[in-house]
Amino acid sequence: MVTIQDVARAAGVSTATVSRVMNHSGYVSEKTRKKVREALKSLNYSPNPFAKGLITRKSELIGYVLTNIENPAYVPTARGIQDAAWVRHYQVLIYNTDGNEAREIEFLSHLRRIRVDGIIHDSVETPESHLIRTHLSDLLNDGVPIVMLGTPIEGVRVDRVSINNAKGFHLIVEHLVQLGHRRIAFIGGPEKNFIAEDRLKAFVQSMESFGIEVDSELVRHADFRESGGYAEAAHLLAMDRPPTAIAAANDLMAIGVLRCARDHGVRVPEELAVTGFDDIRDATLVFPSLTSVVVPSYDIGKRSVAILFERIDGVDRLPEEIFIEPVLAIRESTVPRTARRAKREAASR
Amino acid sequence: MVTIQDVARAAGVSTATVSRVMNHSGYVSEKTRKKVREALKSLNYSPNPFAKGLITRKSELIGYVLTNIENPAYVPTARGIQDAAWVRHYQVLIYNTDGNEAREIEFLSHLRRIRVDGIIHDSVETPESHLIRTHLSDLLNDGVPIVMLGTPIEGVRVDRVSINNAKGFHLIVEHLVQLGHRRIAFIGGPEKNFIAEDRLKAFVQSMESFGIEVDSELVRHADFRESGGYAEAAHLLAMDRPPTAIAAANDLMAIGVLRCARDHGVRVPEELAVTGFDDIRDATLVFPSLTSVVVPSYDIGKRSVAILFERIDGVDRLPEEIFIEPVLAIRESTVPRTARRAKREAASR
DNA sequence: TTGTACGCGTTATCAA
DNA sequence: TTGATAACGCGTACAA
Repeated sequence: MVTIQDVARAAGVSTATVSRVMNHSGYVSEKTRKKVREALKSLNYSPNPFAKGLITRKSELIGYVLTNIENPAYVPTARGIQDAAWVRHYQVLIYNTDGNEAREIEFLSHLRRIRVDGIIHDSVETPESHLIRTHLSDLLNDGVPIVMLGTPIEGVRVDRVSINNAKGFHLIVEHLVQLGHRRIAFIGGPEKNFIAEDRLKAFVQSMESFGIEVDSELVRHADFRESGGYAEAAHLLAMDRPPTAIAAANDLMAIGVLRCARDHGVRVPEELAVTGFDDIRDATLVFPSLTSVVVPSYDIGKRSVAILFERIDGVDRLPEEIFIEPVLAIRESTVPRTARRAKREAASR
Repeated sequence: MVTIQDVARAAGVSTATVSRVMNHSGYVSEKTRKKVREALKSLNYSPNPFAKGLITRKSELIGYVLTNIENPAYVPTARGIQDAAWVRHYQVLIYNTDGNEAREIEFLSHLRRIRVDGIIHDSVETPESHLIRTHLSDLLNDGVPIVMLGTPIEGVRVDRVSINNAKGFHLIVEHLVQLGHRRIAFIGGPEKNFIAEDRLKAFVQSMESFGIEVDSELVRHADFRESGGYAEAAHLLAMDRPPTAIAAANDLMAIGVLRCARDHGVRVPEELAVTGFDDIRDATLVFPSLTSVVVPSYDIGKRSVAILFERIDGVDRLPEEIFIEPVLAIRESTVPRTARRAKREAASR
């Protein structure tokens, strides 16, 4: 491998000068600069990142800790992070915890070992042990900035970007109420899960704001997965007085609800309205397409990296929390296509 | 940051001894080892990867170059790669080319700069310029092993893992023929695209093997995207003698076909059978669920890394090509649910 | 079994 | 405007 020495020799200058040309630092005469450039090119030189990192203490790497990249809700965020990072030629390391704390701890210590310049932490699980908190604190003490996306970790005060779940569910409930629904069921995530609780609270408060008391029979807990949505929908549809609408806490469960309705011969949206949350791409691919809360995940990814870079650049201010406002995408799972067309035409008149 | 010197001092030994303990190399007495272990722990030491890399010349990083991680067909592969890499505590850098050659070239030189230990190259595009080849050759000359997954690059002889498209389409055509279809349309990828051509050829040969001549009117080119599948399906369904089955070269296009059929009031599978390729998760989520060729993407990812590690470890042999045999997943888009149930029952008798 | 000292390839400081 | 050289923190050959 060609080193800076080889380039210096070829250009007939010192290594210091080559370094100056490479890093656009210090003074170099135009003539020397040209010589060096040529040597650089002809030798196809690329600086050794290890030697460089030893001095600069920057790895130009950021870590993205998430539950599982196979969950489509994460993919646009990951892509947003990658794109924003690449603007400064940073690369992103993806760590799939699968909700396993031991794994996450391994990952956090790896992140520390390899000296990432920053971390984006995005997990749906609420950790039970304090070890994760300890490791995150160690990282912070080392000066590694962290931006939180999913579940906040108790006692770790860092910048946070979060979705306004209250607003999201207000949009959902408002929409359903306008359609005449009063008996609205909710399929949430696991108990003792921060995000699940936040969305449940958001649902209940929205209902109350419309003067509807929530029937506790209609509040179900599942696992954020399609199969969980299916199972809970089956339960709800088998009730003596089944709900006329089911609001799921995420799209995957809502898709499970759709499948369950179809299997039980329940027509959507005529007999049952269904809504999701996240607006993953599948929401538009399924039939009927799913009314969902649009979370601008790609932008959230970009935004997180912007904050991370501020910290990497040494900006010093108190941790802040940014709320992202979602919007509603109305589709066939709540409003029949013909009705939507009629509505659109009425609006355009 | 604590260094090996600090640990040595704390343990009352030399840095060499600490290094020996850390790397399980050389002889260290049990007593000293214990002292060092304690110092290691109490100082919460982690070796500087830059200094280490400078010596070992290993970054413990591998690059995964693909078209776009937002395409669900890639996600399981990425996850397989990550999981297999993590077994040796390697991490994976994802590079989304978006089919843009300039971007890919930037990426390849970044990969070289940061001294990744290996590369997995997985692209649907067939590059037009020779620059990509040049960069890949540079990498190979530097001793960086490469495993190809998608489109082979002309003139770059490396290990390759590829799907047996011929087998895949044979399964599709066989299935459709058994159902009585003869007038089968094909919606492929762009012209001059390796994978698209390979799958088209696979389709044509399968058809011929069943003694069916392919009507060139029924062979369409699209872009591997849902919208492309929709548009070509619209064209096919508007023909005087429309096909009774449409085989798409990937699932996304097939899902577009399903949507188009629904919009035109064509019942699937009764009036039109539809098949995909890749078996992305959406294939089971859509309605009707999609008959598709199951490509074991996760395993392909793992397999690629296994080969990469062999090369990283210095195995010396000629480049080999591994063919992955796909299987068929029969779902509602070709066989009505009731028929499948009947069939199953008949089989179990 | 342990320690000393060199070299890995940069960047940065200081002197020229 | 340029060059010599001292770090950076580790692994390892060699000496003890």
